Amino acid sequence: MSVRLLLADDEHLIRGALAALLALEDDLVIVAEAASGPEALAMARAHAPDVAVLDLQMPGADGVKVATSLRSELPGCQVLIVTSHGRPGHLKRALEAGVRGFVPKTVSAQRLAEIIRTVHAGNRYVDPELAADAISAGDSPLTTREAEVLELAADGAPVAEIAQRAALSPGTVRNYLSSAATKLGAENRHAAVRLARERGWV
Amino acid sequence: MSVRLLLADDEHLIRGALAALLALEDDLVIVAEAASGPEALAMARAHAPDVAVLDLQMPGADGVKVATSLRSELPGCQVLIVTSHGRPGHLKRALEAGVRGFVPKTVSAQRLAEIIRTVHAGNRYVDPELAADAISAGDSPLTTREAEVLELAADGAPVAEIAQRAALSPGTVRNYLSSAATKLGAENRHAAVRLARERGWV
DNA sequence: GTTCGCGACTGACATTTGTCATGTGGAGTG
DNA sequence: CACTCCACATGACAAATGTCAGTCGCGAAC
Repeated sequence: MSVRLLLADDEHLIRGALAALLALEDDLVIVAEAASGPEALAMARAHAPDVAVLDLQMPGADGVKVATSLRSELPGCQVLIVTSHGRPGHLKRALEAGVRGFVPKTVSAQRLAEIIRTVHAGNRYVDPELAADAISAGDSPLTTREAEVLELAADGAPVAEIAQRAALSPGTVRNYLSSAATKLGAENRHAAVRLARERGWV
Repeated sequence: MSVRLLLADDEHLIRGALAALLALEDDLVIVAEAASGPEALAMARAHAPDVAVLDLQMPGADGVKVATSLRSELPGCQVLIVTSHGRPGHLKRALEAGVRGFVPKTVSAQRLAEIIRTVHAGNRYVDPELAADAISAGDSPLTTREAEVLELAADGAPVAEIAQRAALSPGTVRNYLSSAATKLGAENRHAAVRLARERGWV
């Protein structure tokens, strides 16, 4: 009884290589491949795989978004997320989206195959190191608005512009920015943006 | 007569998968693998490969830095850079460092194998799309100091700190930042940093 | 060999920020 | 009901930042 897989990653080289390696395992069979979020969704609908192995960063819709859609459309399909940059916040979001596994690309193919089986069996698997990071990073201390404003500040826009886009008074924006920076222990809002990004809080 | 390869990528999964795929080609043989810049250098010294396939982003020293060192230490070893995010400026830097090939990870393994042979034969290969981007992005309009200061400003440090680290007066720093922002068409230095990053000018 | 353009560099000034004190009203909890 | 937390707002002051006008030295152009 083999496990039917969907493989999604925008990097052809990696997807192909991965497909080849996983195909070597007798009990794993790749039924579909995709290079973007929407494509992954379409492929999943068409082939109803047992396990979907998704890259976190893909054009169109990221792995977590795809996982959310899959959850409702194909409840029988388990999702395993693979990523290069393991930001703590992403792991949390992924878990909330019903993802069953979360691993960095630093694991070996052998190990990945085992994890696919684990996930297929209905168990969860989260990389221990990422889990430790996520726990030590904790939850985001930012309130909804703070995070919202911080996000608008992400591309270096001046306060006035942020205020307009958020339909807030400039003073309020400054306050949110200031309190967000304080909570994150950052010197200024730009450093705060960086930190929040690193921790996956934006 | 087979081509002896060094494979360097910090993502074990990808490196392993790639190794397996390239090993399928009769004329390619992987003599060494590395997971970081320094390790790649050490491996190259120990095994003197014909072609070094390097990931652009690696811990320790990036692909371009490794290529530079390799150039002088092992002139017979051709360098091929593989990358996920093809920023125009990186291509330029890579070429200046004597790299013979530059491809995105979106190519297929089959294609990569061909490119490895091309590079081994002494020819150059640059992905056409990346080349087009690099040409359309053009050269950096920033002067040496402007780029230098902009880089120091990258993590959101206040002007005073940048001034110290660059051994400049705060006023001068502000001017460089200001002129850099103007040249890049940015509202402020933070947006400028983002733009310069995107174009690979920092 | 003077003129011109340009990059390195500086200080002064106006604007944009970060910070703080303070206030209102609503939602949730004990 | 009192208490707390959050969203939202204002005004004022200090610090950081952006902008400008201008100096100096150097290599290229004429």
